[in-house]
Amino acid sequence: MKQVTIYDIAKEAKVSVATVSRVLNDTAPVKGSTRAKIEELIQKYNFQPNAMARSLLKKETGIIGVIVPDLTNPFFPEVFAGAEEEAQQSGHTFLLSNSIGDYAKESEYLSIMREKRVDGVIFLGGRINLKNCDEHLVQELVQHASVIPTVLVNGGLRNTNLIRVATDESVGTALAVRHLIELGHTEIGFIGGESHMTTTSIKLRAFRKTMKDEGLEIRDNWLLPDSFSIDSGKRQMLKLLEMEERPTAVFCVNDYTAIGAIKAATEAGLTIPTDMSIVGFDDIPLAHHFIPELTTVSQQAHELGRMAVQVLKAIMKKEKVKQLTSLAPQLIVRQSTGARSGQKKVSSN
Amino acid sequence: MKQVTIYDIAKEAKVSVATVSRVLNDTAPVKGSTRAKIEELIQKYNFQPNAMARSLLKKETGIIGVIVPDLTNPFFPEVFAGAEEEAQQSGHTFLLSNSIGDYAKESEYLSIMREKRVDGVIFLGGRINLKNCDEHLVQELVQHASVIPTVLVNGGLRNTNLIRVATDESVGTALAVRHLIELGHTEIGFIGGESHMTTTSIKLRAFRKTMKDEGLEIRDNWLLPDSFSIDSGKRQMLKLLEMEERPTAVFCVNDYTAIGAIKAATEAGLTIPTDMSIVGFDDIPLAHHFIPELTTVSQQAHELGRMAVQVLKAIMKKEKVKQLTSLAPQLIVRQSTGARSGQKKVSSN
DNA sequence: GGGTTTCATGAAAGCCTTTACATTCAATGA
DNA sequence: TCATTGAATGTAAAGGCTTTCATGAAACCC
Repeated sequence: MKQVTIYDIAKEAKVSVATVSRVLNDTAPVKGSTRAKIEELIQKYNFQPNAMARSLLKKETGIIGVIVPDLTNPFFPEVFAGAEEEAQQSGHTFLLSNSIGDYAKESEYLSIMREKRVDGVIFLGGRINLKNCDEHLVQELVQHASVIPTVLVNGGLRNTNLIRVATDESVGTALAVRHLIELGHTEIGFIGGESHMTTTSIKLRAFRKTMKDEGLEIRDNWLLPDSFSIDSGKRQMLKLLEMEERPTAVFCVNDYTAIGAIKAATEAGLTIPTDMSIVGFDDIPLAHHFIPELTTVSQQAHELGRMAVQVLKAIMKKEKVKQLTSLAPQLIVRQSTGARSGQKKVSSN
Repeated sequence: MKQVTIYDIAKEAKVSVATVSRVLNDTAPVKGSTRAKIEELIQKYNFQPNAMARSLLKKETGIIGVIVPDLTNPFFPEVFAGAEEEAQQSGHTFLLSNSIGDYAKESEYLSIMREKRVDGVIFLGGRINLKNCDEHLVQELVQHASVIPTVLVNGGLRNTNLIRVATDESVGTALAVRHLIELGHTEIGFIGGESHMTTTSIKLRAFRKTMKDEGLEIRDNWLLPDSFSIDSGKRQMLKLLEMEERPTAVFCVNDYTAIGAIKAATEAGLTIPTDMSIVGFDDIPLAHHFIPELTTVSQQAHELGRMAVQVLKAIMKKEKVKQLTSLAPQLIVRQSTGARSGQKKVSSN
């Protein structure tokens, strides 16, 4: 069934396409009777102007491209929801791609998005390496950003000045580690995160710094990066449990690994937090419902998404934007952390 | 910075745009030296042909529109991932929208997708009512489907013959309920699901039928639809716990409500499954990691997504497709269900 | 009542590709 | 040697819209 065009409408209404366009966009006065006639026909044929043709002319598509590492991790849908909320007001829609941390795919998607002339791109999730980074992708991204407004969310790139919106993960990590220390823990481990990812290296660095600042020893064999999945949390906790000496508390790079760690520890017969304290990061919706409820660092995922779109829109309007918009994380104390056993809880006031 | 066009390339290479187009699409032989020259220029300017212009001509965009009720429920990202996998092969990308079960939004998104001339639409998640349905949306959807290839995933619509891909939720529900019965339970409740949604009504009907077939009594005040969130599971479990008589087992419409139910029961001092058995639906990744691990019905979310795209592609190619592609669900027995207390477990062989 | 606005509309160019058709030129075959 | 073929390339239309410019008609002012 052939799509009806503005010409068909114009013809049947015995007016020119210009007039139809005018009622469509309400861009100039049209006589009441003419307008009525045209509107009736639009209704009749259920006519929808071809966005392709319009975009071709206006050089804007109303589409924002989003590249996400793993939609399966609840943190990202949350960010996406925030982004969507903000985008709605301006009528933007999202072209979404899951890169699963695969550089080739990220590259490919970036390319598709340029072809499709999206109005802007949001690159989510710290999948951009700080070091060891794939030079090719980086260059591509930088070059790309010079053509299409781009914002990085929770990802950074040394030596580039790409616009970013990010949680201050350093502060968040410090918050979590200090919380453990205040509970009396001195032997603390670190679990999860691919070590060449921005987010991991930021957290690891902050972890080290906080420990050092507090005068605590860092045991290298308790530093166990892996990936961001639940299973990786399990895996590394298992490793920890096999050691002769093990920490009394663990910082996990995200809630998924924290859940995995708790699961493994529980299965091994430990009670959380009595036998071991575990803190996560992100505050995914489930953190609050897991048993035990997760102590974690909230990233305000929703807000992060909103901000990303807000900043992106600003760039599109050629407004001046800060290179980095930083969101403050917040420690959420729940049930998975407790005083170091054999030691009474340090009061916090 | 003005985007470079095929004209710019042609001009600098001293050939016509047709020739450039030919090397771009490899659609006709081009002399080696000419090709080299053109390719060099494409490289130099990092030229990407404008997909908009191409689509306008070819009448296909390579975009599939996806409408999801709630991306925040882990089931949907899983489906999406499957869809993406299948779409990748044919180079399709996704325009994703979260409707949050809001009819106005669904309608709006549908409209946007038509404007954007997506090649097809996947409508996810049983948000289409069987009864009490918003006539307007239904008509719109049906009409829409006559213009753009459309597939409904886990949603049905009485009196329409829209193409569907769905888990057999009736069978799944029966599987779960029979499992409870085999464990010795005779007093079984039903929690969650908005009652005007397809998925809820299918499950509720199957629940009733199975109970009846097995000669068990259905207590209306143990039938507690609500929504699909964790909180709704909590809420309804709380209600159940306040009753004088309460069931010994509960079927939940999805894993999220099951998790909520378990949480509430646990907080109230019950032990799952000793004091109460709870079964979910979906088998989200977390089901396997929750404590206790969730007994649930697997929907093969990933496969569902793949199938949806497969069927959609078939429709696009004008191939004949079945009106309903049904996927078999599978009962996954884990830790949240057990023999009715005070009664020994019924052996299953 | 003639000049100036304002309103309502039309004609046509332009956005960037692809592609059907036309053209040129060299090689092939009888 | 001349017609035929095939390769390499060019020309121009089409795809569906927006928008500038132009025009005619009606309304306004003094």
